[in-house]
Amino acid sequence: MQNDCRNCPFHTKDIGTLSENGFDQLSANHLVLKFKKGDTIIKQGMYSTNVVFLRTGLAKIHLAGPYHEQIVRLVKAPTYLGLPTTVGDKINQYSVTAVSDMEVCFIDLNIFRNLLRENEQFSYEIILDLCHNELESFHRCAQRTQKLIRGNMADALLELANNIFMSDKFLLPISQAELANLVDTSRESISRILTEFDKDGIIKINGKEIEILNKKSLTLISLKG
Amino acid sequence: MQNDCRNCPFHTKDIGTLSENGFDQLSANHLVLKFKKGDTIIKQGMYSTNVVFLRTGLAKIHLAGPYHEQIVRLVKAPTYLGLPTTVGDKINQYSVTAVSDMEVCFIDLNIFRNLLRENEQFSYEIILDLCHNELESFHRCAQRTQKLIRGNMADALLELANNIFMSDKFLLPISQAELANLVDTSRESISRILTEFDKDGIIKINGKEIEILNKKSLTLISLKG
DNA sequence: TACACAATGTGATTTATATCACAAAATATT
DNA sequence: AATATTTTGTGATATAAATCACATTGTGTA
Repeated sequence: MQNDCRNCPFHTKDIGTLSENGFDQLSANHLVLKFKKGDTIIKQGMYSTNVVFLRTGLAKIHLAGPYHEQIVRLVKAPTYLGLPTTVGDKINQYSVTAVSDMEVCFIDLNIFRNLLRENEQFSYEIILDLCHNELESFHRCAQRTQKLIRGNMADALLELANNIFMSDKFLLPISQAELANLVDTSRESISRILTEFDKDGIIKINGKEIEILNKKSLTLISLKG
Repeated sequence: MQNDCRNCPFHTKDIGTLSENGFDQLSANHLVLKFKKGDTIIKQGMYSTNVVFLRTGLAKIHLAGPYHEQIVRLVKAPTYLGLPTTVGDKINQYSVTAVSDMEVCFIDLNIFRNLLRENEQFSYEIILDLCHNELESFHRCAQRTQKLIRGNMADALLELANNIFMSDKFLLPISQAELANLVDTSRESISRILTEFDKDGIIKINGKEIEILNKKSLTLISLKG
């Protein structure tokens, strides 16, 4: 047994609903692996029979668009990485790449299905989580397509500060080129807007470090473009 | 008992996995309602404790964006309409409006939860469905933002022909203004592109009727812009 | 049938942002 | 440390598509 999942400090709350037997199954049938920044965790187009769970670290979910790779979102631990891609198809429909060093659990899909089958509350929590994701997708869709780039850029910075790093000062975890594929714009526009925000005193840039000085302004830009 | 759900011809396959008891619960605790084209089935911001299932007809899922209503997708029966919006929050996070006359089942949320709790296979089918939706959102996100409007327009027409009406000849179910909010463009661009497609012999327009004459061209436009 | 209102077609103009081009910094590699 | 490679900053230019403006057609209704 690799680890006893009962004692794992990297839970999402759904795990807490497992039965004793469920915990035993999970403990006996998962693999904890370390990845380095830049490593591929899940590769679009590859066959996979594991549900992937991110214990620690930061990852990007991305997939091939018609012209370039599209980053769908950045996600931080603890979270599932490969639920839809594994549970639905066996062929991964998207890629997941490590944005920081990280630890990941691989859980055999059959075991995971068993857990779902034998643990109603667990199953329900997963449903809640998936519903939540779908709602988020809807909102993102409406926001991204209607806003100007400045607005989407403001969103991205606020998301990083509020939901990823929980701090108004952070190191940009991805390059401007990647940021462009997340915000749906060009690399050049990202650069220009960052300098502009800096000049306007909304943020302070110091190499890769970004500090949000005026969150109100940024929020306003997010709302009004 | 309104209907015996065992005999309902408008199932999705998940329903087939219910136990006898599950069928009895569902049969006793749902309401079948008729709606007319244009009626609101689910209203963003309203409180709701029902899971909504579309038996017959066509609906649009939409929500408020920063500048205008965003249509996220058109859906046709049979399908759930209000899973994420009800199961997650009690406040609806999006609206659903009838695009054709339709019949809808309202299922009490507590009953639905019971069904999930007591029917593992049913629960698993729902999870599969939600995973599938998430994957679709990812792909849509990559496609919509990277393609030119002609490409997105081609997609919309192909979607209507292949997945909604199952025919290359159909009546546009929504106005050009609504189409614009689905394809992420302006009403005028929709009009221009439709005429252009018609002039190029790719489609034939006859009032609200559209016939796809050259699906290959349309597919090519969808891929290459 | 007539009237009002909504939906559509189409030209002219404006605009946000992509693209191109290249210099400057930063980072990695030998 | 020196060189190569990637990343970033910024001006000039091009362009897809929005917006504006208005005519036309379609649809519902009094």
